[in-house]
Amino acid sequence: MTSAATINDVATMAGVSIKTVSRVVNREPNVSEKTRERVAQAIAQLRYKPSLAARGLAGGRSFLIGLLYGNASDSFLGELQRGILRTCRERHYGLALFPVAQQAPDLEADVLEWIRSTQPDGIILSPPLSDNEALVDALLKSGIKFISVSSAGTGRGPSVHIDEAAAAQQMTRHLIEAGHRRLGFVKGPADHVCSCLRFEGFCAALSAADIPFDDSLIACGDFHFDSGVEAAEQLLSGLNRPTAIFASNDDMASGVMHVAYQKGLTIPSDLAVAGFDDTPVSRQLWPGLSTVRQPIQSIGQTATERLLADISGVKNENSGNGAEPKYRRAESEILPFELMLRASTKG
Amino acid sequence: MTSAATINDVATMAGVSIKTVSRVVNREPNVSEKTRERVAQAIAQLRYKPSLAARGLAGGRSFLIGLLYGNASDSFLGELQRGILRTCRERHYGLALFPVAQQAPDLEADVLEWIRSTQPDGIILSPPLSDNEALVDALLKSGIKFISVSSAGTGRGPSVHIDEAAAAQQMTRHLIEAGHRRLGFVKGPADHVCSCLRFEGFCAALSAADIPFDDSLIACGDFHFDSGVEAAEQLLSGLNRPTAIFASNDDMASGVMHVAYQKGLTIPSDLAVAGFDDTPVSRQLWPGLSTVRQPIQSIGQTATERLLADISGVKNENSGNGAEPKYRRAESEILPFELMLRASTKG
DNA sequence: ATGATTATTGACAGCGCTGTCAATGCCGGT
DNA sequence: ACCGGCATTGACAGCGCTGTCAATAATCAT
Repeated sequence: MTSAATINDVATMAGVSIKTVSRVVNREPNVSEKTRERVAQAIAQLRYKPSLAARGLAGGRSFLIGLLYGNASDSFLGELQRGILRTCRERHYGLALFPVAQQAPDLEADVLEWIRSTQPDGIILSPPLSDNEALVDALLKSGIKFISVSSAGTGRGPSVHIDEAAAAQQMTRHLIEAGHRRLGFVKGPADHVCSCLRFEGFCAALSAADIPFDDSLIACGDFHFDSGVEAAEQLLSGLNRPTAIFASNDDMASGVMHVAYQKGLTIPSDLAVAGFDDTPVSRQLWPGLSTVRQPIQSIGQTATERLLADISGVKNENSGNGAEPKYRRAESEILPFELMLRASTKG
Repeated sequence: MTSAATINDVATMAGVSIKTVSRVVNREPNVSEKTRERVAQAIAQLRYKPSLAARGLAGGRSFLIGLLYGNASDSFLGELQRGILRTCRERHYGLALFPVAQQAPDLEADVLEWIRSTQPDGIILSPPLSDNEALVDALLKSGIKFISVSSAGTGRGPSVHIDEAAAAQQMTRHLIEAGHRRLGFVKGPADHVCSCLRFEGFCAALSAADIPFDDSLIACGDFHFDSGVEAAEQLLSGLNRPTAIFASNDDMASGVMHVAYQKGLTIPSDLAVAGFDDTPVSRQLWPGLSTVRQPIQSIGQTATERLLADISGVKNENSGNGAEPKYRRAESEILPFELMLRASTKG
């Protein structure tokens, strides 16, 4: 049996040189279809996996991509990692995690230091880090390739995300169509771009339905359960309480539901509740929470693919003229969302 | 300014061979104090950081530890990763993730291949992989260091976990003390050792309280929400329904609560519900779910520390006699759990 | 058919480091 | 002074892979 299949074994088996195997592994051009096929077969048969260390040493790359994240929720991170890892695995890349303390004063320095020591070939930025201008600036200046997920960020640098505003607007319209006129909204933290977009979508739906905006129906939260509780206590304490509350994420929505129960309200007949993110908890709550589903796994996958393309693009790029390297386009890719309508809004 | 200071630069600067620099970097013996000092200074001055890739290639070590996991829940993995990363970071180790398809027929081969290509210096096994005898055997035979978390596994190989049986027993006792006599139980998947232990704890508490065991009050699940729903439908459909249900994890407990609501039962007055794991959802449910909290982060941290100790232990170990290498002790460390009593059992 | 291109392939030299082993310097004992 | 023995050091050969570049095969224009 022996555990080690090296590039040599593959080359021997396929009857080619190791360099050709290397070409196949790296998807390089100029390999005939026939040869590629033969090599691919040998690779599969020997279950050959290239050694990251050797590739890194020889190629000057680390074959590592870094994932930077703050205090995002576990389910978000889990899904995201799944998506990223799927692409990483098929492209033989490794993933290096870097959880940062968002509130660290020298966040950029921390990140830069980590980049220097880990040497990832590219970086994926998860929210809210993608919204941190100083960080994005530092990254841009350092020249490292990066991409933001699930947030358009400040517009500089590429990203993969959904149309948050449209999603929020659509969910709000759903509420309005169910007959609600007094709609409460729980905002997310102000420094998240997506918080703002979700709020904008909410407002847009309101004005589209000619419902006047009522400031007393807006509360602020920080995306955590407890803040949802506080927000709901505020929104539901007045006499003229809303008949529906749209919280800008599921955790806060579950907080709203908690308070509703405490106050003896029945969901959805006394109060409809909607969330955002389709975290697992939204199914587990009673009644099931209507929410917006982002394809987080696909987002991670797509972002990784684009990042890797960007990385390998560099190689073929500098072969051309000696002109100034053109500034990388800050293209962003928008993936579709989906409304998950459950019992919490079915009134 | 140039970015890269290699071992050569350091060697030149210190006026020694690169091998000596290597010795200093690796804290190897047999370097005179004077030389060591000189080299250390050069290293500091040049801000030299050894290349992980090169060290890995040449030395067979990677300064990476691997985390193997199956379809564990995101919150579990998130917590675990946090704990592991904390230790990793301070010891300058990296973390490589390897999500495996549990049902893959050639799981061991997959894992071995991954080990070969990634070359982690040690591996952390999260449940239920730690319970997979074939896998543990393969790992044992391959000689790689590993440690299981949150599961005693099959008893071979070290592990860090809580006393699952005692925890389940204590939670059951809590239910009994609240006056319940007809206690339902939702088992986890049979191939998880911890499922069995939790069930054993439940049974032990029953017999300690002289409550006869009633097979019709036991249902089987697979740790997922839907299976909790099914189990509850089964348990709550009979005439003589239980007054309390203890599900062996939180997700299934939330399924039980769902069914209870559907049937118009009030929790906890009509039915008390308890879970296991203290996942975030247990707080968010209404009413709050009583559950058992494992210190997952600490488990991850402790496991990593022990794994690293084990790894560095090897180097100094084989310097001794030429006798047979003694079989590594399968020491396991038991961390304390905590009962989180919330409203779902407060009758 | 012939030379000119272009596509395909392989030989070879490292990447930065560590393991091995031989070389050197230094100690005490006689 | 001479020798064994140990502490210290360096020369050298890779680790498994990629980049470079030259060699060969295939294709095209004339």
